Amino acid sequence: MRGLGVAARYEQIAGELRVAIDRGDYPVGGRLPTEGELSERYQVSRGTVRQALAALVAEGLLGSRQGTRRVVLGARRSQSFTELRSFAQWARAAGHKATGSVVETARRPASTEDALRLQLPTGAEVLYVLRVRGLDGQPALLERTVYAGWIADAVERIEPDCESVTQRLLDEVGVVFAHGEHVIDTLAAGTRDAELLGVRRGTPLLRVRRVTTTHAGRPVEWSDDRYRPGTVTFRIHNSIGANPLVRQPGE
Amino acid sequence: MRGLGVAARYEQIAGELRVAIDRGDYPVGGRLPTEGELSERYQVSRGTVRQALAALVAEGLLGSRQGTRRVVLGARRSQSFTELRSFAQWARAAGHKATGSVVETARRPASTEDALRLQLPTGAEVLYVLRVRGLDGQPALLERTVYAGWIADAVERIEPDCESVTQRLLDEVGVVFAHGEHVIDTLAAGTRDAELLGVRRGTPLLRVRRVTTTHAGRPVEWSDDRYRPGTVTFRIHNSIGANPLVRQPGE
DNA sequence: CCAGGCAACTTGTCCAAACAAGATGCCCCA
DNA sequence: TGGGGCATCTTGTTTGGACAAGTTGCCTGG
Repeated sequence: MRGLGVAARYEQIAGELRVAIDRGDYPVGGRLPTEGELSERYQVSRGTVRQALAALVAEGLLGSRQGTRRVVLGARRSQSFTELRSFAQWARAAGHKATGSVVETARRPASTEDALRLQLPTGAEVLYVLRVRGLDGQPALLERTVYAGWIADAVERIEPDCESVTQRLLDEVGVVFAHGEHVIDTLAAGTRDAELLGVRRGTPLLRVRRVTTTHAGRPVEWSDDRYRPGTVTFRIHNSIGANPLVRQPGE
Repeated sequence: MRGLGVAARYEQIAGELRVAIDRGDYPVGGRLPTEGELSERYQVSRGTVRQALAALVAEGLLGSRQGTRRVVLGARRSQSFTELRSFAQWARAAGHKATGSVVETARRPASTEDALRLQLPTGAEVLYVLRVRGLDGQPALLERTVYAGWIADAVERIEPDCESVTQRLLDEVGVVFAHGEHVIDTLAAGTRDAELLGVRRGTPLLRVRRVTTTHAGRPVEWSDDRYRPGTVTFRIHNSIGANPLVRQPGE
């Protein structure tokens, strides 16, 4: 039905609508055409149109409500999952210049915390990497990442300035990063943190702890990222009933 | 097809599966029955089962991948951002006791920032409320909320110790809080903040700025919430498919 | 014994159709 | 003039069917 690399029809339609909204064809606050009109325009069934629209609703681009046409809520909001994982890719996409240097790297037995988060037996080998990352020339982020042992070899083989670690791991080991669980809080910079980020001790830092897993829920890495205040913020969009629903299927 | 207050069939099924997973019927790491089995068990079509499963995948409870049965990723992820809930509702659901007191309230003309966030003309009247909220007896949160003028009367009629302002506004004015946009960063406690929260000046605070809108994208209120460190963290689940969390450059 | 390929299984995509239910404006009647 | 009710429009829910595409294990041939 679909050739290689060709997105599903509903993805194409979602993409076209995204572009049209960005371009202003459907102004913010305005209303989208009805499902019927769209399905005729794109020559697909109403179900396929609904899949496309459901994706945009999940992104927060559209508001949806039974009885009236969908509302355009705003311009593009969502980034790809990859962009959230990769600081370098995110920065480039946002038009900033990212720098980065590895401060420390070590193979070591998993601590209790490592074992817990990566679902490994205590003492299993893990790869620890400490990086300082900069944004537009200023240190912005301290990144402590722990990779599970079964992927450590592949990670070490990758050159440090590789743009997309994700892509490389997919190509070489076939690992897909599919889920991320993020916990956000704040803490005061300790001596080491302060030194590496070039701030005073006690400066508030934004901390994001993240566990990334495969499709099957197998943890691949976990990371403790500490952001210098003012450099980066996080944004969350939610809505009641914004589930990326898949319609029209059947048995 | 559905009586009043009766959820859609796929919602019911999603609910039953959620409970079953919590109960351990489908152990974490294990696999769910096939769509076919579930559709037979619940006597619905495969499409309806798929809608239920899609909701659980979006919540991060399940992993999904073409070709194999769905994987149970974890038990209920409490307090994520997937639901749009007030502090009081959240606290109660999490088994904590929330307290709250209004420190200050005023009607005033909209500042530039108010006007921008609430999409009002500068100078339009808004209602400003400063609350201190506690969790299990300790001050946890400083909440500065600005309500749009068109809803200010209804808000003022609500008694200060009302548990859920959200619910009351729905009942009385029919206003639905449908979308939330949250921006998270950190800052040091100022003199006033420190005093009200009972912490030392300079303590790192987690700040969440939030704009809540109706279905149609009309802003209802915006709020600047500052959390005492250690009392609350935020958890967000992302996946290829649904990215409620994004990163953005600071100012 | 191992590798390649095939078959069975399972999820993903798409279509066509029907009815339920919320929203909205218009018209008519009091 | 004002309000209630109805017609109409639009999205929400559900069904049934068909085929594509990814996964996995078995089985066969070298």
